Amino acid sequence: MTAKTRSRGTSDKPTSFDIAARAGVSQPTVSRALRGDPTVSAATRMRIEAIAHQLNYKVDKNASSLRRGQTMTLALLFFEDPLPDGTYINPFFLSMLGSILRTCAARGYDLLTSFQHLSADWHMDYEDSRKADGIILLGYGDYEVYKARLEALRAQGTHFVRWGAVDPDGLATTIGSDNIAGGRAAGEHLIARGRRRVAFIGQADDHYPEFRDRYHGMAQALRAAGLAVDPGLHADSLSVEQGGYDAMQRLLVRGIPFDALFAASDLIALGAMRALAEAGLRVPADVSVVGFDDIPAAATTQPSLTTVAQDYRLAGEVLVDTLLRRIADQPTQASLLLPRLVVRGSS
Amino acid sequence: MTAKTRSRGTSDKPTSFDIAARAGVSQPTVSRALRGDPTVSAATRMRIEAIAHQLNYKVDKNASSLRRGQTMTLALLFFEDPLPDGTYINPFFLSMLGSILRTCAARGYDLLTSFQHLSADWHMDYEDSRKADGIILLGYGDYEVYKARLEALRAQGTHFVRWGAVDPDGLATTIGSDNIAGGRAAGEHLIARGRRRVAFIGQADDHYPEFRDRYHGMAQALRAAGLAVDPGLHADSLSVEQGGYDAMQRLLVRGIPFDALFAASDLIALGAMRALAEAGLRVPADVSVVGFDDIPAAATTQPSLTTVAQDYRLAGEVLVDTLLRRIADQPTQASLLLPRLVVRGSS
DNA sequence: AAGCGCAAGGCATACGTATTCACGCGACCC
DNA sequence: GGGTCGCGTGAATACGTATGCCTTGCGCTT
Repeated sequence: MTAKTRSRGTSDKPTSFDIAARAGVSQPTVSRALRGDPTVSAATRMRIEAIAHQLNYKVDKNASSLRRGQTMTLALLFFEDPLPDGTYINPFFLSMLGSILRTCAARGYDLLTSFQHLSADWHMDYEDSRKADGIILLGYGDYEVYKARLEALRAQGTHFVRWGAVDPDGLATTIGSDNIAGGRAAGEHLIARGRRRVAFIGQADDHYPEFRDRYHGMAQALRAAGLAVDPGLHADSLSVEQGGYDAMQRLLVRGIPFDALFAASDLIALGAMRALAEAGLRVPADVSVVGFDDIPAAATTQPSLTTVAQDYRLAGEVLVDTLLRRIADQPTQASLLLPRLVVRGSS
Repeated sequence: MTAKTRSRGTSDKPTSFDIAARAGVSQPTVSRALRGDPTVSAATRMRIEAIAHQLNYKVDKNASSLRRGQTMTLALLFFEDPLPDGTYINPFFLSMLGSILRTCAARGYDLLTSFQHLSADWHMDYEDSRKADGIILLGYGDYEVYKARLEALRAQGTHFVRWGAVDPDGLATTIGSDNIAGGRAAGEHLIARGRRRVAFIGQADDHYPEFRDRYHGMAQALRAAGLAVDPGLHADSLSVEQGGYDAMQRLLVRGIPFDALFAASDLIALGAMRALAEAGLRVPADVSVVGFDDIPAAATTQPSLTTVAQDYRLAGEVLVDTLLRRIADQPTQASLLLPRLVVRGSS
C-alpha cells in the first residue's frame, strides 16, 4: 500500500485516487479524462468515466477551485434601503433572480445569494475570499450612498456588474432599462387616453436615477403635447406598497386636481390605487394609473395594472453574460434594455 | 528568498505567508491568530490582525474548506412542478428566502441558491461535490415524485432538511406548518361569520399532503359544527393565480350554491377572487374568502385577504438551525409550526 | 538500422490553509 | 540545581485536484 493509496471506509467520499486505482491509471489521468483532455485515449476515458459514475464520484470543487483559481460561482447581492420588514425583497428583483439562476445554470455556474441593507457594512468579500468569481449587484437605493463602494470595488479589480441607471461616468458594468423611454411611453399612453393632468409618485432626484429618469421621460411626453408639468402633482415615496398608499393620501390632501397617475414602480401604484379606492375614486374612470416593472401582481390586481414592463428575463441573461465577459477580461459595454408598455385595466 | 516567500505583484491577493513575513512569524501562527486560537499570545494576535486588515487579507475559503472538510455554506433548492412561466417562484417561499438568508448570515454561513423543476434530473450534488455542508429543500409539488429522491439522499448520508408536510415515516428532517390546525382555524372562522356552505380550491389528495391537510382541517371544523362537507364544492388547482381563477370558474358553472371559499393558498384565493368579481359576486358580502400563507399581496389586495399566516420568519430559522444540528450530528426532530389566522376584509 | 515524431500517460509539484507534533525557554518544585 | 510543566511558536504535512514536464513505446522515415 503506497502512501497515495489510503484505505477508505465505505462512507468516505471517493477521490480521484480511488478512481485511478480501480482503473489502473494514475490520478492525473483521471483528472484529465474527466475534464475531457484529448491526450487521454477514448478507451481509457470511457473506462474512467464508467468507474467514476459507478462510485458516484464528484470532483471536489474546493480542491478544484483552489488549484484552478476560479470557482465557477457567481455571487448575487441584493441590497435595499432599510425597510420595516427586514425580510422584504422587491418582487421585480425576485423575478430577475429566477432568470439569473437559470442563466447561471446554463453557463455552468452556481449562484451564491446574499442580501443586506445599504447602511450596513458591505461584506462583499466573496471574491476577495475566493468564493465567487464575480458579483451581481441588484437593488434600488440611494445611489450616492454606494457610489463610493463601487469605486472601491473597481479599484480592487473586483469583477462585478450592476443593475440600475446607466452611469454617466462610463462604468461599463451597468445594465438597466431605458427609463426615459419607459417614462415617455407611459406619458404618451396617458395623453392618448385623453388625460391632461398627470401626477407622479416616486423619488425623482439624483439619488434615485432610475426613478428620476422615469419622471423626466413622462415630463418630456407631456411637454411635447403642450401640457403642463405641475410640481404640485409630484409626491415622494420609497418603492413599497405602503409608501405609495401614503403618498397618494398626501397628494389627495393637497387638493390639486389630476386625472392620471404615473407611479415610479408597480408597488407604489398598487398602494396608490388602494388609497384611491378608499377615497372613493374609481380607476380608471376618475384616475388612470400606470406603473413600472410589471411584477406578477400587476396582471391580477383589480383592476389589472397598466405598466411599463422591464424584461427581467433578458436582464438576467445580460447581467450574467456581461459579468462572465468581465471575468474573462473581454470588453463589455453598458446595456440599455428597452421596456415595453403593457396596457391593462387601470388606464 | 526561501521557497515559501514568493515575490508578489501588487495585484496578487495576499496569503497567510505574506502576513506571516510582515509580522515576523510563521504561517501557522497567522492561521491560528486569525481563527482565535488561544495559544497565540494577545500581542502577536493583535499585530497579525492589524497587518491582515491593512493588506485587506481574506482567508481563501477554498483552501480553508479543503483543509477543514467543511464549507460553511448551505445550499437552498427550490423546486416546483413545471409551470408555464419558467422563472416563477412561489412568493411564500421567496419570503422565506429572506429569512433563511438572514439566519444563514447570523450563523456564519453562506447560501448557495438553485432552483429547478421536479421533473428534471436533480443535480443536487452540492454536498457530494463539497460545495455545501447541507441542503434545504423548498417547494410544493407532487410528493410521490420526489419521495424516492429523499430516500436516496438519506441513504447517501447527505445532510438535508425539507419544508413541507411532516412525513409519517418519521424523517426527522421535515419542518412544516400544522396545516390541519390551520385549516380548522379557517373553517371555524367562516362558521363564526355565519357561513354554512364552504367551497375548497386546491389539491386535496395524497400527492399534496399540505393541501390535503388544510382541506381536512376545514372539513373537521364543518363537521364539528354539524355542517355538511359537499364534495361538489371542491375544485382542484395548482397553487398559482391562474389556477385559482380557472377553478373558481368551473365551480361557478356547476351551480352548487356556496357562501364561502377556503383556498389552499393565497395565490389560489387571489385568482378565485378575480373570477368572483368578474361573475358579479361580491367579497365578502356574497362569498367570504380565506386563503393560506399570508403572502405580501394578501394585505394589499382589494378587498384585503383573510388568510392563515405561516410564520416564514420562524420557519427559515428553524430550517437552518435544524440543518446545522444535522450537520453537527446532533439529534433533530420534525417541527410543526403553528399558523395564525389573520382576519382581513375578505371575510 | 538507427533515428525521429507522436501518442498516451506517469511524476512531481503547486494551490493556501489548518492541524499535529516537536521544540525552546522560563518558572516552579523539591 | 536539575527535573518538570506549560506556554508560545515553528516545522512538517495533509486536504484533492490540475498541470508542466518528462518518459515510454510504437510506427515510420531515410
